[in-house]
Amino acid sequence: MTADDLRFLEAGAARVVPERGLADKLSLGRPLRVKLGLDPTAPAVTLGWAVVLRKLRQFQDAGHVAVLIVGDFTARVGDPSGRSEARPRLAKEDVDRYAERVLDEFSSILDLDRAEVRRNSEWLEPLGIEDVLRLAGSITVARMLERDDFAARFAAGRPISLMEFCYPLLQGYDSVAVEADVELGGTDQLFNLLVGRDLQRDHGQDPQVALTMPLLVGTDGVQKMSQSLGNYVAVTDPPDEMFGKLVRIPDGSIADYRLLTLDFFRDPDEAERVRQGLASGELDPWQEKRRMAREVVDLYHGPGAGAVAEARFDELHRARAVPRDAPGVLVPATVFEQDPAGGWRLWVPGLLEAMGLVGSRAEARRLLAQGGVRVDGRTESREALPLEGPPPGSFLGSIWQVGRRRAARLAGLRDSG
RNA sequence: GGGCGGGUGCCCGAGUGGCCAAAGGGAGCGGUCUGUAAAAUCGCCGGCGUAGCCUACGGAGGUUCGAAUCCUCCCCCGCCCA
Repeated sequence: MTADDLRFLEAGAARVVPERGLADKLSLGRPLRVKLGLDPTAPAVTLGWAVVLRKLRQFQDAGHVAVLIVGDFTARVGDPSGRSEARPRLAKEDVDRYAERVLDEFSSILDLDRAEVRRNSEWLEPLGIEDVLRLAGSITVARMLERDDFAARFAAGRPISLMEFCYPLLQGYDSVAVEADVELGGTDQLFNLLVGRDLQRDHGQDPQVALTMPLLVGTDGVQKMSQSLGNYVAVTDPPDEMFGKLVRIPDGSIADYRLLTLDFFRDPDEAERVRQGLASGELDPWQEKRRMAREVVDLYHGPGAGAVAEARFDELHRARAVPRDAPGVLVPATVFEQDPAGGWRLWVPGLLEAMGLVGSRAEARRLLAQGGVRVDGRTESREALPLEGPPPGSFLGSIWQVGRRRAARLAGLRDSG
């Protein structure tokens, strides 16, 4: 029973530190407090984020306590990590709003009723400088520089602020404050999770077990999935979009996607079977990719949603059907113009811009010249189109497509102003 | 505090008075092909109603017919020394 529990809870994990730690914690025979920090500055929950949320859900299902930490204090201070650009500091209300939204999206994965949600301002705000310095005393600079991204940036001569050094400390102190038994995170969080162990030890607590999950690669198949890189799938993406994005990942990522979005909490062996099948050529990558996409859509939109999305996908992209249900847009009358003879013309770049299909009219003109614009399924390269009678005339209801993924329907005229 | 080197378009990076809307690469976008994968290949990649004009090389001034390039001040970053 405990052995099964352990295998279940460690399924898919990248690292468990210390290796035997989780088994020891489980043998305590009480519900464990499993900590997960959430980033209240991110507007959407991605499939990458979902990985660690699913893992937390597994702990919940096994009877343990999910402790979610809203990093409201840290978000307000502003974290200049990453690209060395100082992240905007957020006002209290903004953080609260974001956090609420994010938590709302979590509810499709976690059982929030059984979770403990805490804000770290609760214990970080009262800290005095003396406390902070004492915390800082627990870690050496050399130790900090062991962290991958610090080491890399230092070597590359890129700036690292002292405040960034404080982040792991504050995050680690969260573990002390909530007396975490286990902390979850992506592999990029390992260092921070380990700092938590050190601080807990300094505070006379039994150090938490750090359990990291592999990072889900983005839809580009190269970089980690992140919102700032735009290579993500959000758990709230509508079925068609979700299917389309998933089916666009490189073949080499199929098994990883299976494991981290579906299999580790359902049937951990399935991903491995697929990996081997693909490697040996027994399985067809295209079919496997579609199956994965279908299953993920089912997971987030209900059984059967995947099949519907798949059918629509085939219709639109294989049969090249015109997307009749593209969002309707009202356009200003100024995209139509009257020539001296009294005839009307449609000014295409203006229209495409008004419909939000292009970023600028100059872009529209380039795309027209390159054959990237279709009207009701036919490629159009003219910048002005004649029409019979007053606008919008026969263009009412016309479907405009730019490239393969952008489309809109001309729903009518809007009063300019 | 002192010395040195830097800040160029989404990113990296060339450019040291006009030929610079700014080389090259990456990312991105469009076409062909295809499985909205990979590979290949062609093209685009600041804005403006189609013309030249505007905006742009950390910021503000200045020199010049002309400045990403020269000068002054300021801001920012890195390295070394303290």
